[in-house]
Amino acid sequence: MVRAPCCEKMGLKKGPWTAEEDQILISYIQNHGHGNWRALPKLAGLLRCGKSCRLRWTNYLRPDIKRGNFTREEEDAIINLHQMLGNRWSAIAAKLPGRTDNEIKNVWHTHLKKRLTRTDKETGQERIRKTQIEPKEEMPTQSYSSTPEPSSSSSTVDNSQNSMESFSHEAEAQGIDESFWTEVLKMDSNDEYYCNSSDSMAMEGFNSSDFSYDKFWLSAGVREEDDDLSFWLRIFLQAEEFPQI
DNA sequence: AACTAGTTCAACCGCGTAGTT
DNA sequence: AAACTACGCGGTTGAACTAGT
Repeated sequence: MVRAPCCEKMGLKKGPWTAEEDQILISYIQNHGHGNWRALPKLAGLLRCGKSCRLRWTNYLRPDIKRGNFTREEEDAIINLHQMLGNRWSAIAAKLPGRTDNEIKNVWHTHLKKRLTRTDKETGQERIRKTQIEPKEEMPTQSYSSTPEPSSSSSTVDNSQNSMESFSHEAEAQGIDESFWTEVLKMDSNDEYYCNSSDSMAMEGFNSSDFSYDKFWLSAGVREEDDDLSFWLRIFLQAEEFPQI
């Protein structure tokens, strides 16, 4: 398949965006929307390629982006989601309103991976000590991670990992196997449908103007009092009931 | 104060894929 | 069915910043 060159090179600017460029992009999208990213820079009068505009908008300028440090809850959520979904940053971002895939990817590589490695070392020692004291047969843990990073996904033993381990057993007990993931991943690819389509919002009793993630989660049966474990289990169970589109 | 090493994060690149002609 | 276009995603890069010596 022949691929169109991304930036038509000649005359197109690269590198950091200036405040003026940001302003042009924002006001253009506010007035006209972004129907066609490729045509947008020309129409808006920007010397950038469409890809660059889209990236700038989705990662930085979008009004619904939450700036600032990640909370501990967000970080834990990322860790849990990463264990379930691997490096599918956009899928992870879809579960964290206001955060972009790029941002999450950066946080993962700069903070969370290190944090996991640290706790891994600590708890690894702990585990060795434990098995020496009580050499009982260990329950085999079923790994659902699709991540190609065995170091972070297979050996982490912090709290979230413990949650995930027991969660795996519960999931197993519920009769959830690999085929479940096929469904979850299918669902993920429909995230846009759930989150962006005004038609579907209307169908579900939402309209896009008053859409909120709280309502969305609520409609999915997620409760505020859920702890990590029951939260994910609920998501699992609800996923099976989601309509296939 | 000057230099170096390490860290962070915005932006780029290339690929896969869905949609269109 | 094949060719093409456009978009979105994940991996990577490099400039800016910070901390340590």
